[in-house]
Amino acid sequence: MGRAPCCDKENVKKGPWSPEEDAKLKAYIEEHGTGGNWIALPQKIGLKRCGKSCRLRWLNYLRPNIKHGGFSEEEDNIICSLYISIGSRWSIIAAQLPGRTDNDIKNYWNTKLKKKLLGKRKQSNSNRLSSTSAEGNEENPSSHALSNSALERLQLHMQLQNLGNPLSFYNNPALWPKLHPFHEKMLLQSLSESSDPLMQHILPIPEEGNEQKSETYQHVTSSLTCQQDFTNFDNSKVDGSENSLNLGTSSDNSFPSSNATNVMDSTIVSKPEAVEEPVGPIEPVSSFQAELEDLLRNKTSGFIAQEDQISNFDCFKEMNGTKDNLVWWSNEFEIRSTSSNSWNCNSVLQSEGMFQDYELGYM
DNA sequence: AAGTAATGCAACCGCGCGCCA
DNA sequence: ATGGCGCGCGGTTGCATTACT
Repeated sequence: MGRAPCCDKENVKKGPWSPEEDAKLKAYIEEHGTGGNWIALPQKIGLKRCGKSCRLRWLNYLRPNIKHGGFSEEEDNIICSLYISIGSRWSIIAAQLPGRTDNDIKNYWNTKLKKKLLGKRKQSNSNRLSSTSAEGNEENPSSHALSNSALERLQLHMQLQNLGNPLSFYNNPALWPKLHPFHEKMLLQSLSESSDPLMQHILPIPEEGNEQKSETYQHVTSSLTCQQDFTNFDNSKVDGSENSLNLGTSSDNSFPSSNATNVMDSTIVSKPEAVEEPVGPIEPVSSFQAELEDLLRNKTSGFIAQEDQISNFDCFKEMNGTKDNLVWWSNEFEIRSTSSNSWNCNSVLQSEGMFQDYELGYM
């Protein structure tokens, strides 16, 4: 049984593309588009390639305005921040870096950026981390549930914080990387979807009716509720289908496909419709989580942003960045508001409310 | 100069999702 | 409601290049 192959593997060429093949594919797509069918496309052109291979070649190499290599510090910062917040969702990250492909970013992260950030940590924190992780693996079965990506992000947090206690990062919103409201929504989405207990309870969830909600909680939730009631948007969504949140792809930037996914539309409009009953705050499912929640609530009430701590965010230090980088999100967002390059007009319009909340909360 | 290891990158693979008949 | 199909994604592989011994 099993899935039928997408093409005739026997009669399909593999490996590097020749200039002739590139020229054929590029010329055809530029003139006719894909016709909405990658599988049929190679036959039309007379290429002995799999449709998926054609698609990949076009998206990652042939389409206009592709940039290769030479990642700037600003791009490093974006990749770093987004990876921390949403993990290895390269297409989403790529969507925020015009001209970059998910594949390119993925390679860049795996080969350079990760080593750049984590390598240093391994030197300075190896003792602490190895001891804690080793203990965790042996004594705490739940630690096995932490994906490599989650662990990596956790390590990154610690590296960026230069702190031994990973929870301390989450305790202090001042230390959190500044995120575009959309990315924060993604973060919340990730947390609610994640099976990792730690990830599910990173955000401080205030008690019902408690006016002293943490700034971060207010900030994030206000972003979520400004368009739709996102309190509808959690447990019933946690169905293991991580990709059900279709946020568009790197190909949306310039690809002339008619069915390019609208980044915000699919998030805000389509998904909540599937949920009918409002669902309350996530309940703590373990003493650890309750303890963490309590800790977060206490520590974050009366919280005052501390610029010094922000400036100590080693992610930006290490990249020779400045606090100016932290403002990037807002600036970039405004820039994007004037172009539909990777955020289409509808997305921007729908996001404006969130951005206002973002500014009120953080700027 | 030759052999080997490390690195970078393009391409492939398999899976999940959404669309549509 | 359901099954087939194509698309898009993230992970992995393989090869070429570079660095090192």
